[in-house]
Amino acid sequence: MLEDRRLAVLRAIVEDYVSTNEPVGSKALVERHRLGVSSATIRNDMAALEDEGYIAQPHTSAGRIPTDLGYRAFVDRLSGVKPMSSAERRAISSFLAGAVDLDDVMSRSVRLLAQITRQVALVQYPSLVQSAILHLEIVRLGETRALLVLIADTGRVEQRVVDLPVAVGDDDIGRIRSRLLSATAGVTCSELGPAVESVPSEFDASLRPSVAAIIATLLETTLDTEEQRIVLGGTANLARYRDVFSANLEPVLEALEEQVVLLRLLGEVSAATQVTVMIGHENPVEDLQGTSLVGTGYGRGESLVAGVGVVGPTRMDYPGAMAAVSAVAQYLSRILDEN
Amino acid sequence: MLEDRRLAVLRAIVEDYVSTNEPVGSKALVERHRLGVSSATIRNDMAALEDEGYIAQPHTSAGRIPTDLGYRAFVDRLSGVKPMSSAERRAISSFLAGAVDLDDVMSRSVRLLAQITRQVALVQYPSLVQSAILHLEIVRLGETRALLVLIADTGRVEQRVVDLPVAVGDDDIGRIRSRLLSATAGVTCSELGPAVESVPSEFDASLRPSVAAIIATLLETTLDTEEQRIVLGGTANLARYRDVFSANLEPVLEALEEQVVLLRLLGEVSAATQVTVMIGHENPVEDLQGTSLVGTGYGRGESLVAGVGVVGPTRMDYPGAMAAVSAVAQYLSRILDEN
DNA sequence: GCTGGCACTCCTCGCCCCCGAGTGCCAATG
DNA sequence: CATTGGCACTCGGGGGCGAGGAGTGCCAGC
Repeated sequence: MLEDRRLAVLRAIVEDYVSTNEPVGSKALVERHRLGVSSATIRNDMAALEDEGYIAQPHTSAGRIPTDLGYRAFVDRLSGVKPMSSAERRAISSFLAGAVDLDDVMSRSVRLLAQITRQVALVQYPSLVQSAILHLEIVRLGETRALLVLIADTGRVEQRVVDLPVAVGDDDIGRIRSRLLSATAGVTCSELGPAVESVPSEFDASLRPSVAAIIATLLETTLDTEEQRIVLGGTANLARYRDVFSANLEPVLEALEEQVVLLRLLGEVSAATQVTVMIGHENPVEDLQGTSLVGTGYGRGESLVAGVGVVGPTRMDYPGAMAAVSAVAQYLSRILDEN
Repeated sequence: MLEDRRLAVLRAIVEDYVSTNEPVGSKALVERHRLGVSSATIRNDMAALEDEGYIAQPHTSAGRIPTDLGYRAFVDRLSGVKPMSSAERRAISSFLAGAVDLDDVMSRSVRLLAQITRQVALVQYPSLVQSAILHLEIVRLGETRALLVLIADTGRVEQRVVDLPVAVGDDDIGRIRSRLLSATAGVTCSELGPAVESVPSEFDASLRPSVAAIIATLLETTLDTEEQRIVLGGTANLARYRDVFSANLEPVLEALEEQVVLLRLLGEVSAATQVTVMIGHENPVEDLQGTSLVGTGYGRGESLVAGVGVVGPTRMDYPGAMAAVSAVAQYLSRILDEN
């Protein structure tokens, strides 16, 4: 009973603080929530919660604000995922359905998520490593240059310029193309190496270096450290929390411009189908330890191919963000399934 | 002589204000620049400059700051383009040379430009309308779905999913593909319509709707309002000018997230090879009228295919920004020429 | 264990006043 | 007539001060 009430108090503090952005005091708490006890009792509970590290005072004689640990407890034990209204779900669905290609799906998703959550949104392109090759194209750009275009079954299209060691004619390019096509069609990118290994040896010695160069580029394109792409949107929303980031919006914006950083972020949360939350200092990126990350993985059926999430101040509407992230991830998964 | 000195004073005010971000007074001016006259004289000149609208005082008993008109005069009449050091040019060149494809060129350029100017950088993809088709690919995704991939001679690769009205077999797709390929190879996108007009009629009645659907998508992809893409970078740099944008960083960030807005911006400056500057209120986008835009067009030889530029506070190092924008545009043009 | 009461803390806000940078004007000068 | 030194004036910024008030911790009583 006592424990229950303490948790209820913590929840109330988190909710009030998130909505008002002001330290919440015992009196206001008693007024806004039907806790059934006096403010003095709440004060005792608050003192206990503070001892346990869930809340803190910015200064004596101010109300309490949740600590990272407090938010953590709130997320883990107090908040269900707020279900989205069916109208919202329909809006998401119809907005994403209008997309004309994968790029469009990604950019629509990120805009949508940013708009719903009013936070910064991240959406990762489906990983090539997890995809199979649907088609390969080699287009001759000149005597010694060709453009390699790779189309994955997730709808992803990657291009790469290949510098050929010797001049290669149009018909030779055609032969290389159809041979590579047959060798790779349907092959998962991660297993590409063995699948094409023996291909150069099938060609004349004079063509072999060129074929090898093309294959090298192909493998490079599907290398897992290189191939990841993340789109970002809604950075304007950060500016609305100037108070939180006080003077230093800059490092946060800078961190968000680094692909590597974004990958690290989404890497942490995209391994599971359930929504994962990283709060404040739990965040692996130093410059973002004043922010929280709500994210999850998405993919076709059981295999997750990428992540999606939002970044915002620790003072965030977690249930809402979790619901939105989860919904968008579901729709992304569905779209991938349809292909 | 008198006129000359007044202009020198204006230049000094602009330079000092840009570097210190503080209203500049007559005394400081006399100390920092060898103007050869007393502060009282400068005061007279300043009063005249103020009458003419080139400078203003934030409040009585403060120094002067340049107005938009003042910056305009500075840019038009007082500042040459600051030449970049050869080390800088080499840095740019080597940084861009490492790019593996057009996407990479674009993202490297925007990062580079943002870094050099310490402003927000914009780089537009080469316009499809101005490009010729190098290759077309149609990949079957399912009974009634195909992926259309368009490769332009600028290195641009665009993809689009086509929903086919009826099921089409693999070999039919192949036939459509090779016919479209021959009809479009080398054709400029803007002239695509006439080039493919008669193609559907060459096919059986059963295939005709599908061919028409593919062609419709192709034309849609190259529609000039749809096909433009702009990449943005260095938004973190905006946060460093919090003082300028005082409370309202948000609308600026929001405006910069809108493709349409960015297109309008670059559209204004990308029509010429020389660098164009739009200062403050000259800016066509309302939310950006507190900012300046420095931009130019780039392209192959004489035909400009896209724009590049930076956005920053009106209090900006114009000579430096102009030099950087111009240099990056030149390198982009050169890279396009090489293809 | 809960409650009302109470003393205490300390932040916030408004107020005032001083300081000084910077100005405009004026009379003198070459 | 442009330039200059001198001078009075303006006004924003910052520091100090004090009242107000929200919120706390503690205690004694139930």
